Amino acid sequence: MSKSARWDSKDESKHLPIYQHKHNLIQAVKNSTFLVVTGETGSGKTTQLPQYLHEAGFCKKGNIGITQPRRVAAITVAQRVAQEMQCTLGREVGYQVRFDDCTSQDTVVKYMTDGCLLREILADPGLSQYSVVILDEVHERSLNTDILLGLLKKLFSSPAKASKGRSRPLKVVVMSATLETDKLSAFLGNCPVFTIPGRTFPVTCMFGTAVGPKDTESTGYVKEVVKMALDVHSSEMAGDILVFLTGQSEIERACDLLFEKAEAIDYRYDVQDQTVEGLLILPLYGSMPTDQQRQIFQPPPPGIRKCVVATNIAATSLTINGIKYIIDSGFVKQLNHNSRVGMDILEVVPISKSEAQQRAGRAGRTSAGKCFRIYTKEFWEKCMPEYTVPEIQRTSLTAVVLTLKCLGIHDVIRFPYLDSPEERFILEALKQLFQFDAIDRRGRVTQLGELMVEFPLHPGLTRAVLKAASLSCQDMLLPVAAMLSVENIFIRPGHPDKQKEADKIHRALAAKSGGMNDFATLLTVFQLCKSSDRPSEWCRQNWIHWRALKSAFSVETQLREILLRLQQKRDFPVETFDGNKGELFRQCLCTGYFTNVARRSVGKVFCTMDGHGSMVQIHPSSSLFDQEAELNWVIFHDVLVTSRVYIRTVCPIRYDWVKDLLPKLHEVDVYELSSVAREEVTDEEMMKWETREAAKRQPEVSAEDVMKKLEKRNNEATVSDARARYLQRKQQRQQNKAL
DNA sequence: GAGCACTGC
Repeated sequence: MSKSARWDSKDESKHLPIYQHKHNLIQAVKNSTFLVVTGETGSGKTTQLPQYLHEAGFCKKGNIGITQPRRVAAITVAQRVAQEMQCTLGREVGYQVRFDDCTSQDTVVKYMTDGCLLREILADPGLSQYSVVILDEVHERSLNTDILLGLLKKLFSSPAKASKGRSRPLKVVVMSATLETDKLSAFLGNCPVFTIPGRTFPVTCMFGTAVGPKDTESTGYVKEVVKMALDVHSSEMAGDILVFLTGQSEIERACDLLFEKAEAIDYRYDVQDQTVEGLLILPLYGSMPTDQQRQIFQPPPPGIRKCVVATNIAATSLTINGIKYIIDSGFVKQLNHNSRVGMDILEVVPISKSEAQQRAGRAGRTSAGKCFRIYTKEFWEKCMPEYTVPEIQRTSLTAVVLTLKCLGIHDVIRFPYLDSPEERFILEALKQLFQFDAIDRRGRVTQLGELMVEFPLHPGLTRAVLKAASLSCQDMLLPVAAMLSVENIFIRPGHPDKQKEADKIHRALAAKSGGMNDFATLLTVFQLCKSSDRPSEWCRQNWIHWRALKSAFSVETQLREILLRLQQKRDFPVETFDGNKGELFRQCLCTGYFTNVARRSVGKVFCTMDGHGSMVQIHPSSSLFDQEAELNWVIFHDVLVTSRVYIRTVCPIRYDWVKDLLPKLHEVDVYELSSVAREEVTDEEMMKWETREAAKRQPEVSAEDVMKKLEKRNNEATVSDARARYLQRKQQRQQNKAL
């Protein structure tokens, strides 16, 4: 890099809005333990503040750590700052994300993902190597950032811990867009708030007429969005369009419609001397091939207007330059955990007002823009919440609770959450951890739990991996665990002919592994691809996502390394297996999935044994779909609620294998666990409880009892709401089609 | 008889 180029980037940073506040900012950090910094995008806070603190000498006795919710952000910001500080990336300025550690002994300014810092805390709860920790993008309320906030707050509630092993107290800076800053400040002991003006252009927002308060489940918005895009194209000045929809199929349908309609337009509109001739239509969603995604960022040919039709991926993860017009459907697809039925349900819901503003803001990055909302003002007022429900309140907390417990936080209910999750979410997590033997009856982490927390996996999957390792058959389970923790690897194309072809090939792959076990199919795919000479070509031929499989390979390697490290410790469990060797794989799976057992009830319907007694069916993508014979007991990886309640990734088991485990699902008294969580039980009370528990187990709850109890129940009522909404949407879609 | 948004360790 030339000297002048260096000088330019340094000089440029002086024009950022944050520059004139440099001195005051440094003072503010010096003067208080916690500081909230707010500023809209473009203020320069993410790149400049760490540099100011570095200049002010904060790195002399510790490092500066900055967290980001996303990998790409951590990497690109670190690159930019290394450039501005005129050093090689990985020396003074570095970054650390999963699978990619670009730091060294010299690193003093470290960008990382929030998940990485959480892992570091597990090894060093006092964060002794840091002098300043900066949490960035806190307004996004990612699960890990929320946990970090609570942990840092708690660290200072016992000053001894906070100053342990350090000569100078830790400073914490929390950076957020200008939302809810009062709440953040109050949470952190009424700490000072520092506001930096942003540098964005005004965006004019307009409401539409298509979606009103009664249309919260409507999908008529696809047609409306298309109409709006064409309106913009024919009547607005030059500038690209970004459309927000909820998913792949919707996007493809919208693009098809746009193609049809756009062809009918007589190009040559003169809009204030700007000739708009054509429209370039580009879909954008996460599972799209990366090279296809790249096209989105190329500027359109002269005289052509670009119209990107995207999922929420374009709201935060990707920034497209040149966007001047936003068309907002007002909906998003969101995964919500339902603790009442113990399932995750993916559903289409209205976005929050803050999310709508975020979407609109995407039009004002380079010049003034316009945002067309297809919903009415009334919909905005009545149907859209102020803020998006934070992830911590709509996700399964099993892994998080185990992490907290391993950090010595036993009272997970009264942990300082910025927004507390519902108590039943926490109770459900405690119950599951108890069932996996990760915690004991008093809520203390067991030896097994200490091992489990090391794995970046769902605890059940970890449990199965550890069981396999103790029986020396980890080679079967590690690939499966990896395959289940990456995105879906099977491609199912939209065209009916190709769909048939893909299905046929996938069935053949299942047959190669015995044809009766979806977990085994995953193992087979993993092995076949890995041993192939040209793995990417193999994937293309077999309708497998190469990108997904590649990440499964790296996950498997990482899991293997973690396991090896743990096995070198002394107390790693070793067991012997005296059953049928051919059943070893499935029995290991049962150890992790006995919470996901279902028994055939009537015909195709199975009944879950998890205490909810949900009625489920095997998903048609499973190799067990339509297999009638000898299939009375199954375990499954997950549940999908659409037209029916489906279980996916299924494996037949023998009742004998789970017979002794099933009662464990029902002997836990969650309310007792909750008192344990609160640490309100004295030893005396505990004794009483243990006796009572012992009495309860006498006569022991048998698996048969559990079955009888569950046979009587029917969950139709509990999942019917989600299902009814789905059917309603489907009906509406068909009506729209007919029109 | 099939409807998976987006992150992260």
